[in-house]
Amino acid sequence: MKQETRKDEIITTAAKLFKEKGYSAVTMRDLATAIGMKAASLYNHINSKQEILKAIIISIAEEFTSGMTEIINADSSNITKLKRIVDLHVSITAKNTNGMASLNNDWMHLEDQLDYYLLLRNEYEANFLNIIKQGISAGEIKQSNPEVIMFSMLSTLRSLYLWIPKKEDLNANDLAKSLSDVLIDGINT
Amino acid sequence: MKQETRKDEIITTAAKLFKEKGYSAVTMRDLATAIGMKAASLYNHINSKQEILKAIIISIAEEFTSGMTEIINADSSNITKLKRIVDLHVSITAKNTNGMASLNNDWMHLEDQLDYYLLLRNEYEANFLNIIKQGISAGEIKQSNPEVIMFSMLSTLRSLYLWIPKKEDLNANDLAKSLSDVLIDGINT
DNA sequence: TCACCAAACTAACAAGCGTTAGTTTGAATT
DNA sequence: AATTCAAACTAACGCTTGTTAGTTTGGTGA
Repeated sequence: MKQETRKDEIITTAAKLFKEKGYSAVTMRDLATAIGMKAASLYNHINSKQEILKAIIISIAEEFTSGMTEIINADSSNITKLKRIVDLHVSITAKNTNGMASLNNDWMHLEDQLDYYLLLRNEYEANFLNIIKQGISAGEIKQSNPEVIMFSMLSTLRSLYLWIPKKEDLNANDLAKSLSDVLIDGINT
Repeated sequence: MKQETRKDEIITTAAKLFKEKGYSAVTMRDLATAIGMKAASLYNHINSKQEILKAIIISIAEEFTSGMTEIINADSSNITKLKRIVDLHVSITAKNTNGMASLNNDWMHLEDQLDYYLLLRNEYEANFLNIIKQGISAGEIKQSNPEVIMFSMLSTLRSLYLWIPKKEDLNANDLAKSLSDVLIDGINT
């Protein structure tokens, strides 16, 4: 029953502009013009520019946290868990590419919520790393530096927001499958 | 015989600040304070804020272009070429992590040099993709989507600037080796 | 028909922006 | 001791920033 409100439109449009130029380079006048109103009118719907950034980033960060919680509690192999992490990133990013850009590039401009964001991110990375380490112990994953593995996977997954929009032909499932192949099985014949 | 001039110090310090907050969020007063002078004094050494950004980004972009030219002209297997691309990224990034952050995150704020930057980047990616495609044709590389492979490698390599500074213990050669292993051979046992 | 109110508007604010003009300083050269 | 000059300074500029105050508008329910 929830419909697209004006506030939602402001946040969605802001995310698009933040993706193109970054939070600091987008002015409230830019945002208002993109929507078709005057800057002062935005304040009938939102309290501050900062609140918009928070609305974009925190909800996505929490989505990642709850997704990760499901994965670590599942009874599956560590390789399967990694593949589910790939799915998680693909599906969240496909749903909101512009928001993912802000999460990746503008998190440092969070004010009140910065510590909370960093907490969620650190927990996420610790869980990710644990899965890799357990996979190595269990002999499912090649004996190599677990941090290099996580770094490599996470870098790719965090860049998805740049890539998904230009490859609309590829649907989310196919993309997740290709990515898992490349990230987990490597490219060597 | 070339020594660190004041101009170099401004550019180096700017790169560090740009990495932390992005080009738009760093003011000339921030930059001056970080160096220990007043904002107006910066203009004894540089002509504009924009000129600083250009000095940071364009020189690195040209380094990548010349590195890539060497690689594609070499008489080696495509897998070897990919490994040399990994080396290229690791060595350029290790030499100037802050500059790499600007190149990755602030290129869109280039004004006069934006088209030139995009030209170099497009050529670079086209060359990269060609190596992968030739590797697949030659049977050196697994039959899979070449763009997914490039995307995955390039995402990781572009994120190195975030990672190298926290892993000083790992030297550039070891890092390049680990990365090549993970990116090319995969993680599966 | 009229009162109401969300949501637009105009106008303006103080603060901060990149940059310029003109001045002072202090070390090196004559 | 006097001259020079790069490189710092102070002061200020015109403009843009996020935001607030107060007003107008146009549709909805009584």
